[in-house]
Amino acid sequence: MVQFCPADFDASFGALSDATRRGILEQLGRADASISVLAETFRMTLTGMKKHIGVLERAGLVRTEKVGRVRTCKLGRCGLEQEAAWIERHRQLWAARFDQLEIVVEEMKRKEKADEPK
Amino acid sequence: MVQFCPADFDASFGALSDATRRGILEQLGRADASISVLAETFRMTLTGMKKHIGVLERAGLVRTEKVGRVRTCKLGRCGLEQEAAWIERHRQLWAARFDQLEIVVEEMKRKEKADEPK
DNA sequence: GCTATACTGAACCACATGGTACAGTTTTGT
DNA sequence: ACAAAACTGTACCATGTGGTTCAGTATAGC
Repeated sequence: MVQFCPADFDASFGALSDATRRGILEQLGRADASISVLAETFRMTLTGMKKHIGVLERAGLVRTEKVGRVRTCKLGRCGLEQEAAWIERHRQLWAARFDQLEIVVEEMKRKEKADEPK
Repeated sequence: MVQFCPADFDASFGALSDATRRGILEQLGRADASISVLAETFRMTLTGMKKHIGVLERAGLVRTEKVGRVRTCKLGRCGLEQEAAWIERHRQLWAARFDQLEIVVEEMKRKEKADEPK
């Protein structure tokens, strides 16, 4: 069950930072597709689409297979799990920081009340 | 409770695609810091660090406040929630696709078995 | 065998990125 | 008043990005 997913965050987050590429992932989530179909869907040259697929492939988010003259693109094997984990870990840091902040705010309120004239 | 977080995925995923910036977030998760402290930590000029902070700020992941000559950087208000949601949604698409794949594999195995000579 | 399809590779373009240096400006401390 | 600290802005550089065109190559269908 151990999968070999190096999780290059530079590559994967970089790949996700483009709307077209997020669209491609969405598309491939519904059905596999060839380069030409994707190029047509996103109104782009074959060469342009090929580059996007290259970026997604290097990030491990998409894998492709060429049969005859058609290269079929599918979702990658181990997509987004490590990325989700990274984000989740940091959301916890975030939350912790704001809990601290709330304590400070609480302190300030108490102090304010204590300073209030009767 | 409604927070105004436009969630520009281009900006936020783009910001996360750099190791230095992920490091800055990690750092700010532990404690607020000034530009100069961050610059020193990541062995970089003030100008360079200022740019990274600019990127993180535009992505809404960091907010800063200048008091006197010191600009203090903190984690942003609504960090990573929408990004986590996007990824989670797509992890489900991923899973669905592989369930389908498993069905196909299942079919193939049954067919193979049926074609087996007695 | 010929033609259309589907991709591939190279070259180019405008612009963004990650970094630098250097010359300010505003505050702080003495 | 002056110097040092902490930023800010501009300019520069090499490289990467998102796209294009154009000229191939390989395969499919007649």
